[in-house]
Amino acid sequence: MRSRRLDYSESTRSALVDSAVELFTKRGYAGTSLDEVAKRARVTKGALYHHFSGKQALFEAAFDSVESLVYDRLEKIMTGPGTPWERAMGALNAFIKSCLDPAYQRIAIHEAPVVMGWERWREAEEQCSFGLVRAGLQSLVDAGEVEPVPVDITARLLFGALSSAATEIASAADPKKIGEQIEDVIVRMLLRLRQPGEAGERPAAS
Amino acid sequence: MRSRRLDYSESTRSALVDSAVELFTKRGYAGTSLDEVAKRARVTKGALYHHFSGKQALFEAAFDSVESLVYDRLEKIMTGPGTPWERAMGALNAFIKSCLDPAYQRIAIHEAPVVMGWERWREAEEQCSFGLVRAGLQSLVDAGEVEPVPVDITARLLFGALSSAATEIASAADPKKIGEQIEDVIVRMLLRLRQPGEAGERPAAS
DNA sequence: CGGTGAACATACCATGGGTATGGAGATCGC
DNA sequence: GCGATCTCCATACCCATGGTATGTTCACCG
Repeated sequence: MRSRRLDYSESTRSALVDSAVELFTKRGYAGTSLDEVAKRARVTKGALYHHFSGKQALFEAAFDSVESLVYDRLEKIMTGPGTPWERAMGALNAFIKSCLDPAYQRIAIHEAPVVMGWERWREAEEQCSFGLVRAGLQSLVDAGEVEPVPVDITARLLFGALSSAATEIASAADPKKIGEQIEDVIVRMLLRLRQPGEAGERPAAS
Repeated sequence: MRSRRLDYSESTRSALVDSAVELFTKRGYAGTSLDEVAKRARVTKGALYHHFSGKQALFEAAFDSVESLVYDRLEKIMTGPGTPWERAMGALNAFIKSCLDPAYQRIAIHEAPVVMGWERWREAEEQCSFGLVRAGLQSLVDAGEVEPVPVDITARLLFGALSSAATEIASAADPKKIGEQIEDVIVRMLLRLRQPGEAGERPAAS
């Protein structure tokens, strides 16, 4: 087999991260050995420890990898065209779709708080997908689209509900159908919070 | 007559479970060694493996232990006096209070899905606290207190939101205050679902 | 009262995270 | 153009820990 050492370091690193994402998704953090991760990336544990300080650091790299995918998608929608309401609905839909990705679900939602520790996970999420959920809710309140709920707490509850729903969706017999049902329930919940455009917005139904 | 030996055995087992609950809560599943659990219970690993088939089984015993405490509390409220709405509000309050228990939070809510596997966790929760949340919501719908939302999905979302809120509460500087705020947001959410007593109920504000 | 099995203790094994060391090739100073 | 140095990675090893295999005590039963 062609010596991996001739390739660039960066390629090795990303190969390790990709391998980690795959195995962590399939067998979980505890069930994945570093030798296995290295082997799948066609290197040895020595290379792994050259790029990462340990198993936890590797996990965090995998976390960043899957998280950034979702973040980019949501960020594009949130800064895109449309009213705050429309963008929020679009982002909601995109988030639920993202939750169908097993990697995002297992790594970012389920195992990350346990592996990284809740404190650190929260810190990371604050600037990732949760941050966007929260920002979206904030913009709805600012625009006068919904009643002035306590944004911090409501966002936390909403994110928790969505994360929980994620697993429900993914493990359902018909994920797409359940996903639509969940989206429907959430939207209806949000609609109850909606108030007639006091801020001059037209409450156009999306 | 009940053998004295059986008493000792049972006592040893519960000591192991108590020890496990304590250590799993403090250092998590991965960070707790079986030798440590055994040592704290003043036995050796041999005794542990006599009573439990392995680390996972021990964890599940710890899970049952903390879960049953919460279940008993909620179950008493749900089958107690008052209107469905009052009982639901009481149970909601009790659940949030239960989430302040670090053992319940870390073992039953956070680590259990990862350690036991989500499938098995869901199965267990179905007949525990989640089952009661769901039953409570169902009774509200049946009594015509709230609009006929899809109970299954809404319960899942609600439980997810509450579980997520649990950590938020416990790690807050002022858990009691945050807990009240969260309860307030949830109650207001539920109030929006409420409809005037079509089923002959008087919508008495609790 | 000898046998049997439950309730442990002790000694051991194997896996896997982490470390220490070595070496091949690129790069840089001169 | 050539040794020094550094990056990048391989190899060999350590050791903590989950799990197992076996030994030992003691209550109970026939």
